[in-house]
Amino acid sequence: MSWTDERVETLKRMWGEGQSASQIAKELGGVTRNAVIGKVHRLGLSNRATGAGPAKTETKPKAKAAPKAEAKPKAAPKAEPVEMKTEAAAPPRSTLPARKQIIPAGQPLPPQPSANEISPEALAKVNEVEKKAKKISLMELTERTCKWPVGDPATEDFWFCGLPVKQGKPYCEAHVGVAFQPMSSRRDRRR
DNA sequence: CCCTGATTCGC
DNA sequence: GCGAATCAGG
Repeated sequence: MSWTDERVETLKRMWGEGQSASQIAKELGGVTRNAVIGKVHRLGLSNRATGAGPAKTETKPKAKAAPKAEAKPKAAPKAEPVEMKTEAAAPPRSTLPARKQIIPAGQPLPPQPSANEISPEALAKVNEVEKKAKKISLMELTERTCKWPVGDPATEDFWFCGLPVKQGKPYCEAHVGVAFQPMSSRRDRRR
């Protein structure tokens, strides 16, 4: 894969949106997060929004790799922008459209299966697991966290399982059990 | 262990 | 210019 204008554009957009290099890499496909980071640097668009935001990249001194570095010319300080603190109170949560926020989810989230189609064993297992679920938020989902949704998305009582997924699957073992039922099994149980 | 970005350096 | 390897850190 090469960096076509289109791909670079996507890279810029996503990086600007605060997406991680790995997420961008997955979106683009054919490249690793290293490639993305390398490109980001070559494009000279490293530090993202300095203002508020989740980024909060701490200043890395990089003691190891910094042979040349700067001398001691304190004459040219970096006149900090003195980020305006005019916005004392946090703006209403609804300020940002929170657009599509393309997030992890490799596969589309399946609808909650009807209770009557799930084997009693699997159901019991799930109820048990949900007690110790990590209860993570949408933003915290990764390819290795169970993406099983729990609760009502319209309320505060909503979260994703978050437990370690079962190899190659989008859910933890317990949820894989209720998500992927053999056809024969489903038919036999149907009313 | 999972993840993040940063840097180096051979290609 | 590219990106794997490596580093540093959460």
